[in-house]
Amino acid sequence: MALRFFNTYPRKIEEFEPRDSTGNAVSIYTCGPTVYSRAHIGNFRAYIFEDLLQRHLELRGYKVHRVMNITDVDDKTIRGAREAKVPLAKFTEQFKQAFFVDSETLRIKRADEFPAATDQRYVERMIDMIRELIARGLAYQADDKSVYFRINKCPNYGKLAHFDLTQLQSTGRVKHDEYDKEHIGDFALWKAWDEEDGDVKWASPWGSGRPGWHIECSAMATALLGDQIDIHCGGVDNIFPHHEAEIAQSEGVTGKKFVRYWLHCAHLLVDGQKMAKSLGNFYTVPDVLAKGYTGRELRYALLRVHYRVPLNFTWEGMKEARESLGRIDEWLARLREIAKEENVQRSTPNAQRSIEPDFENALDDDLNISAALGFLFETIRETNRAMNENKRDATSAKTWLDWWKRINTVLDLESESEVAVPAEVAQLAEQRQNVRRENNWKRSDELRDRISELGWEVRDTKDGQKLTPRVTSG
RNA sequence: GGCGGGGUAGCCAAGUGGUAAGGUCGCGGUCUGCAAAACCGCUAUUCGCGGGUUCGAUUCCCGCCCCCGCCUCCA
Repeated sequence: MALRFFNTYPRKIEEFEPRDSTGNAVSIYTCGPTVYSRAHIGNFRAYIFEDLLQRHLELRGYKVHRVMNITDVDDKTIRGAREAKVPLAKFTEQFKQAFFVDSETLRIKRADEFPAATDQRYVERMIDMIRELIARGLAYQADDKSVYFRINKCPNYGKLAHFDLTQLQSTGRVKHDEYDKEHIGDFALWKAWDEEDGDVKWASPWGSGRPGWHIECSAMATALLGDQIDIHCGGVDNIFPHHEAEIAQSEGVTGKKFVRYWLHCAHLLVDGQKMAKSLGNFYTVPDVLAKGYTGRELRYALLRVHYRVPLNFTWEGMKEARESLGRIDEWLARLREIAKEENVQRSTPNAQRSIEPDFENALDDDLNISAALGFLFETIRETNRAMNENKRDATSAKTWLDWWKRINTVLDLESESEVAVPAEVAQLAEQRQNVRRENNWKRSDELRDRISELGWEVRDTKDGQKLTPRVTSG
C-alpha cells in the first residue's frame, strides 16, 4: 500500500512522493517550542505526532532529515525575561532544557537539528531574506520603522488557510499598529526596537530591532533543508498565520514551491475544553508524572488517537493507557518465557495467522494509529489464546517477538528494563512460597498483602510465583 | 460573519454503499485454595437530528442541531 497523507494545502489525502524520487531522502521541518514557559502536554501531542511520522517513514525505508526550531525570542520570552530580571538567553535556557528533558521522558526521537532563532547565523539569514523581499517589492518599511510583508503582492497568500483576505478582522489578540501598515494582514518581518525590548536587539539595515516570528522559520528551514522541503508539520493553530506567512516569505525569496506536504495536528483538549491555566486544566509532563504516571503511559495516551482528531485528555484515559500497556507487557513476558524454552515438541504447529503487515499498512494510511493498534491487540489476543492452549513453540514466539521489535521502532512503548526485586520483597515471597507448601492460605494471603504494600504484585502461576512491580497512581 | 475539525456503546476509538475493529470499564464463565493474569461469553438492531437517492446508508446528497479550533506572533 502506498503511503498517503492528508495535505492541508489541497485539503486532500495524497500519495506521498518525496522530492528525491530516485533516492529515499525525506526532509521534514517541524515548528518547535517557544521557550517562554514549560511546554504543556498539548504541545507534546504535536511533537509525538511528528515523532510517529518520522518513525513510520523510517520503518518504510526513508532516510529522514528533520529540523525543529526553537523560538527563543518573541514578545513572551522578552516579557518573561524582563519580569524575571535576567538576560533573555538565561531566561530561555531553562525552558530549552526542560523541553529536552520532557521530550526524552516521552521517548520522542530527537530531530537532527534544533536551530535557535537568536543564533547569529540565522539572524543574518533572516536579514538577507528581508532585504531580498524588499528588493522584490514584497516588503516595505513602515513609518514605525518595522518592516512588513506586503500580502497584496502575494496572490497565493491565504490559500493554505483558505482565507479570504478581505474578510480578515482583528481579534484584538495582538497589538496592531494598523496605521503604519498598508493592509491589516501585512505581518512583521522585522520589528523595530522599542523600550520594552531592553537590550534585546540586533542591528539591521532598517535600524535596531528583532526578527518577526515567521521569518525565523523560513530562514532556518531553507538554511538547513534547502529551498524546497518535503513535509512541514505543526498544530492546526499554526496554519494561519504562521505557515501562510512562511510560504509567502520563502517562496517570495526563492521563487520555488516551499513545501510539498503540509501536515497539521488537531488540538489536545482537557475534559472537553481547551487547556488553560485559568481553568485549572493546564498540565505539563512533570504534572502528569507527579500523578504517578510514567512517560511511556503519557506517550501512549497521546499517541493512540489519530492526529487529525481532537484528543480529549482525561485521567481516566491515563488509566486506560496504563491497562493497555500492561496487556502488552504481559504478552511480551509470556512470549519471552516461551522463546527461552528449548524447542520441545508441541502438540500443534503454528495455528496462528501469519505475520500480517496490517499494522504497517494502517500507518501508511495517513498514520491511522487507532487501526494499527487494533491489529496489535487482535494479535495479542490470538497469540495469548494459542499460548493458553499450549500451541506455541520457541520458534513462533521468537517470530512474534521479532514482529514486535519491528513495530516497536514506531511505537517505542516497551516497558523500562526490568526492575530488580528488592531484598525485602524477595524474602517475603520466599516465606510465602514456604507457607504455601503447607497450604497455609491465611499466612500466604497476609504475605501477599505485605508484598502489595511494598508496591509489588504477586501472582501464582503453574510455574510458581511471579512478581511484578506495580505502579501506583496518585 | 468567514474557514476548518469532530459528533459511533458508560468512557476512548477504527471503519465501510450490504448490514458495526480494537482498547477500557461492567457482568457471567474457564483456570485458581482465594486471587491475579490469560482466555471464552454478554454488553450499539445501531452510528447527533430530519429529509432524499438506493434493492439496501452509519457510509452518498440536502437541510438542521451540538462541541472544539482558527480568523495576524497559541502545537
